[in-house]
Amino acid sequence: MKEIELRNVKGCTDYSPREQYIRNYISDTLKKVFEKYGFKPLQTPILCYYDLLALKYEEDSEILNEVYKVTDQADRSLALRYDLTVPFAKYIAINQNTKLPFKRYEIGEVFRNGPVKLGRVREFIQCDVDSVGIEGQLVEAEFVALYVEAYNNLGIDVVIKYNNRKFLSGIIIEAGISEELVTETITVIDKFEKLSKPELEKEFAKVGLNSEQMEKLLMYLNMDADQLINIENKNEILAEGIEELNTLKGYIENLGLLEYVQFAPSLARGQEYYTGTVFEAYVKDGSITSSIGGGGRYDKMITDFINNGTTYPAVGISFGLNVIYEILKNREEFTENALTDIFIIPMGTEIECLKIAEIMRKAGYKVEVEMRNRKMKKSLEYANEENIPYVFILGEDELAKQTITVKDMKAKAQTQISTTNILEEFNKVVDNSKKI
RNA sequence: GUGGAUGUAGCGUAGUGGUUAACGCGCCAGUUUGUGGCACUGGAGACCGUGGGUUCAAGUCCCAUCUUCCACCCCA
Repeated sequence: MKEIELRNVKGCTDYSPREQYIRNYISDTLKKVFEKYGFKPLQTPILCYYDLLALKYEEDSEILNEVYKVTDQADRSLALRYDLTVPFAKYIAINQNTKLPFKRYEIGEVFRNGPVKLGRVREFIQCDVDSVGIEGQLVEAEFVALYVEAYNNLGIDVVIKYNNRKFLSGIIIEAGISEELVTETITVIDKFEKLSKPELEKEFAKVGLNSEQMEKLLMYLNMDADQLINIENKNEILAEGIEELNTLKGYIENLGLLEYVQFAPSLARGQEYYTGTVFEAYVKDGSITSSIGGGGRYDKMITDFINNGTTYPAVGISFGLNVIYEILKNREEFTENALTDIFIIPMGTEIECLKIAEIMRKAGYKVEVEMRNRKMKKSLEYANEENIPYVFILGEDELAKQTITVKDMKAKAQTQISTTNILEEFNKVVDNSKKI
């Protein structure tokens, strides 16, 4: 065999059992919430035609530079998907008989050949929930409820910041900024919270705004929700945006979720395709500054993608699995928990132990059996290290008496229980140790 | 992509031109043979990222290359 250096491709990671356990916990928790809200699982291929991914973007756009291109044996030009939204749109396009509204979720790997840094890798998991076919703010309100419940189930206190792209476009026009500069201006507005005022003005100047325009814009950005309603002589798009913001706020209030949300007039999100409400979720205590989830309404993207005359209004949000992992990983419940419930040590009684293991497994316990005939000391050390709470020991003595020794590792206590009704007896032991 | 830093046992580090490269954690074995966390004793493990160069002598200096990390850009 040729000698090669053993390492992972840049930006790709191995996840150890402990790490993957937590990651699975996160995606399992999310899945349950998604399904509770009526979203159905949809699975799409990772490998797809390059042209499909390129369809949505211009030839030399940044995102296309980050697409991994591959070829098959017939030299077809393929690519690894870089998000879950395009495959979703493709699915709708192929299955045009899909009944609307259509609600799906997908948790899967995507790939981006971009810079690697803390919290940014090249192979990562996206958790997307999308609803297509519904206009108005009801979907948005339900997504807020979903966000709150999902993060709540993960034990994370969250604040959902929201804004509206029509509102943003509206105030930009109101400030007298020309139409062509809207997108670029929004990109700068997105940095509002991060930059100081002089830095911000420098960025605005770069886009081409004069000081009068800047001032007007900043005035709007510093308003709160109540002040906005009272703006007079607003242009059509601004009026629409404010109307939507108000409707959404009303729904959120009615649902009793007002304490979880916060209107953020400078929130824009990077993606160009958002057309209405946008969301971003943050940890309440601010211990993590980057967002832990985000999304919004994109009424045009699928419509333009399919281009068959039907409109496909859509809202989607996603959860940052990686950053959620960073929040959870140091919690005691994950560092101290046992991946195995019972460890069985045979003393020349391997087959009998396997039988007992099967009984315990059928009852739902996670059971491991020592199979390398290691010394008792070694076996116990292993169980101790793995935080396995109970160890069974089966030797000739026990076998003769039709019993098994049960060791409570935490309490450092052991008893012998009968093997004829082992489940019942073991449950008694567990109950007893709980009392203490 | 541009700029800056980095690389020494599994991990974290020491070692700024001179014997056999050091320490902590981890690992393995043992402290009387069916009983864990502690302690003690012993042991294995490094072509010092890779390739070239300078020198009597290189982990140490020089060059190249790769890796990883940080900033800018962009984003999940």
